[in-house]
Amino acid sequence: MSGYHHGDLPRQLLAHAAEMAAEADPESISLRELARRTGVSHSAPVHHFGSRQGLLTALAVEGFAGLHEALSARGDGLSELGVSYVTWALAHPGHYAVMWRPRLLDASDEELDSARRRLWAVLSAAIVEPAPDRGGASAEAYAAFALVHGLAGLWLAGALPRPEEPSELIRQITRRLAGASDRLREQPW
Amino acid sequence: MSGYHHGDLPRQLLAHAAEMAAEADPESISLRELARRTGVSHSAPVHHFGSRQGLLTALAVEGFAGLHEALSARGDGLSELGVSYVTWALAHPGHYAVMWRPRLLDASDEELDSARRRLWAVLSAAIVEPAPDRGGASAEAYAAFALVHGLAGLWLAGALPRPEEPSELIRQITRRLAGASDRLREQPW
DNA sequence: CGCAGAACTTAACACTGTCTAGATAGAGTG
DNA sequence: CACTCTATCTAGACAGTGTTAAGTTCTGCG
Repeated sequence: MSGYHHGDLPRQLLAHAAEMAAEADPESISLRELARRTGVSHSAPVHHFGSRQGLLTALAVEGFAGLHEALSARGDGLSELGVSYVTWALAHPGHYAVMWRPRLLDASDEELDSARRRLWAVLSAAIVEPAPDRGGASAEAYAAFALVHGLAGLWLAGALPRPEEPSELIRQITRRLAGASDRLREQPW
Repeated sequence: MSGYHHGDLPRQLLAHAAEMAAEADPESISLRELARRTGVSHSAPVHHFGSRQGLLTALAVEGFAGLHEALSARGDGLSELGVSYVTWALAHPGHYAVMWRPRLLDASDEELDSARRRLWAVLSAAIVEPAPDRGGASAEAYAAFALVHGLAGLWLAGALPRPEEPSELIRQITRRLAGASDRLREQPW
């Protein structure tokens, strides 16, 4: 307990950063406040992450990996995938708030790129597969992604009231869009 | 041209603020940089808007009014309303980026409240009307709003590639969701 | 043991938002 | 026309921020 060589400072910093982003916006993450919460000097965070942007990028990488893990487990239809997506976002507001805002992130970061790619693979496979007709596939993909992202964003921003147990509502919402596609697969719901 | 009594400083400040928010994020709006661009002292903006939050709130009010005007003109079906919604958002990125983020705004501002209410009235009328069956109405409303907001947000954030003329793609996307509702009204598309 | 390098601290810089006090100009009143 | 009143804007100061540079402390490896 010497002050130097903390052990796993990066992980602790990321955890506190996620907390701070969850409390308000990701822009409210202050490196100095973060250092204060973690009990280190104000420049310890920049030593590990290079800059504020680096910290946010690391947060996004963690987020992409977590969401990828949450989604790749389940494979029961597009609408259920949407439910899992939104549920994860609501459970990890600090991470999610940063993931789809590339202007906040370091575009040259390779970890970010590959983590995002891995998530993309799961999403696009689930979206394109049940709607294999060409032409409509792109619009279908945009619509599905926009729906879940918009729902998560509105709730996380506090722009819409959210029930304390939203999963059933999420299911109804995603089925509005995915119903047609899921039915194409002759999969009963 | 004396420096004092500029004339319509508030309007100019809002215009430049919208520019700055459009260039990056609304969080990148700096009152001092804004003052520099407008050619006034660093505390002129706070005199007019009270604080940074007040400036963003005024920007949101302007945005709600503009979007309200853009939407209340047209009444040809839910999917076309969605097209107009997203088109307006893409044309006014600085305003839109601030409108649905109440944490950035002054919740006690009455102008904000009424401007938002006016837009809500137009939106909910258009969404609820074509889907009058109870129970599904709420999910339908969430889905429609989430779809257009998510689409606008993803494009504005730069998270998804956007064609230079996106209106036809927007139309295809909104029809994915609104098709069923519009068809309920026996309205051909 | 000793030393190379990683982990962390301290100090400084320019920048930010906000507060206070002061200067200026235009409008309304006598 | 003179005079005050008030809104508009400026100037200065303060604490807080991200970043950079230099210094300190520890760990592990030869």
